[in-house]
Amino acid sequence: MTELAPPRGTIDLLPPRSEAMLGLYEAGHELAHRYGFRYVETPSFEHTEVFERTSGGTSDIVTKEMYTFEDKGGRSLTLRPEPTAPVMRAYLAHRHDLPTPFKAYYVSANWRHSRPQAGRLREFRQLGVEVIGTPAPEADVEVVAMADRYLRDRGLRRFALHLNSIGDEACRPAYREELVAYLEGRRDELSDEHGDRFRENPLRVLDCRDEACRRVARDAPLITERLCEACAEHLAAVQAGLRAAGVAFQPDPFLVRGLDYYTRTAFEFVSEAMPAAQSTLCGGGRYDGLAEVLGGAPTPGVGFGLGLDRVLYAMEEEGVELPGPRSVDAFVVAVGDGAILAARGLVEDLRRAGVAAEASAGDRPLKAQLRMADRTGARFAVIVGEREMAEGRATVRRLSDGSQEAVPMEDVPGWISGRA
RNA sequence: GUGGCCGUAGCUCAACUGGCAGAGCACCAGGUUGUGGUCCUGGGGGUUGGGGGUUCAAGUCCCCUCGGUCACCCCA
Repeated sequence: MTELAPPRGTIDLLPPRSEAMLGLYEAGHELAHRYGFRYVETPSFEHTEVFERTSGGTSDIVTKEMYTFEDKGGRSLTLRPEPTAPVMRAYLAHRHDLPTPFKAYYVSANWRHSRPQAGRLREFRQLGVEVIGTPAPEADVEVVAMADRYLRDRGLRRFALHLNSIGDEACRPAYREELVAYLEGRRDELSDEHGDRFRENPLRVLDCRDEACRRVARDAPLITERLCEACAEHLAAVQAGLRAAGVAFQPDPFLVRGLDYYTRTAFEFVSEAMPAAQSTLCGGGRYDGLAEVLGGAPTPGVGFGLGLDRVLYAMEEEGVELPGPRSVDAFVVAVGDGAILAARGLVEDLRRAGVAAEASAGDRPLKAQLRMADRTGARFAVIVGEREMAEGRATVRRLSDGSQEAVPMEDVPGWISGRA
């Protein structure tokens, strides 16, 4: 049993859950198209430096969560722990062939070696978008609006959008100093493990759930009151745009982001239906500093990552109807060995005519075959036996009510496609 | 990576203070000769996550390990 189980933190997605996930993928493709995003794929692994440089050397991702390995040429490679840096890398490598701004989206897996729990996997699937090449607040609005639309269209209601700005190089350093000074003054109120953290990243104290941290954070200077002119205007424009777009949000001056390359806009969609530790359905923001860290020309960008495993989990928690399996229209049943080939010909005719059809192997009793037909959810069972072959007409049975009629073999595909 | 709780059939669970591993659902087959979803009858399924220990005897107690889960860290 253990040896057949998938590796820790990974899951086998099987029907019907796999089909629900497929529905999430398809909805993502459809919506991204509706918002004018273009599909991209980047490699599942990158040179390790791509993530080391962009995520920040002290970040959790780099220090303990990366799946890093050496290839046979001695290169250090890492399984993509987050998608934004690779997409930016790819953009910088090919920007002369791409439109500006470049609106990219992807549906792909990421890998992080953290301790797994429900909604927190080592291999997890994400729908993400990036608008690269424009600092305009409209881009931020577009990105946030699409994430909101995606979650709402899935039927989710119990979530909130938290929005903040974390400033930029013009105003964040001064704010950071002020915050550090403030925290130093109240250092003794924080426990050791939490108190030490602000040296690494003082902003982190603000969104900490620890009781003492929250008390200290409550009176801390707020970034939103220290933003430079440009950042303040940007934030105001994003908020105005969201209101115009009909997207409800909640200003949250305590929201910060973990990765170093974020600037200005930061946002999170948080589910109220899930345990706190896995409640972030979608996170994103602006990363105007990322391109330079990668060694490229200054290139602004904004995007989000939306956790599909968590969305599926949240849908289950909220009791929302999941995308279901698409059942076939017809299930062909062969009665007796003599009918197996006729049934085979018929099922292929149906498929050629565009009808989703299945046939049983014909090696089981009629009763069992009809049971199979029932379980596939097919609308019609097409019965082919010696009688039918003698008459040249198949028995088409409507599974919803058991009514049935004889249809000439060659007319069956047309008969069913006309009713499917 | 740190800590708590949990691990019995495919699923949900039962088995008094150690004493022969069970039920429901699901699955399969029958209920006469070609008709599913209801009903009745029967059947297959388990190294009680794995390994070691204590004991006459371990699903039950102890240790290790694997996995799940919750919290922390962090985030999707």
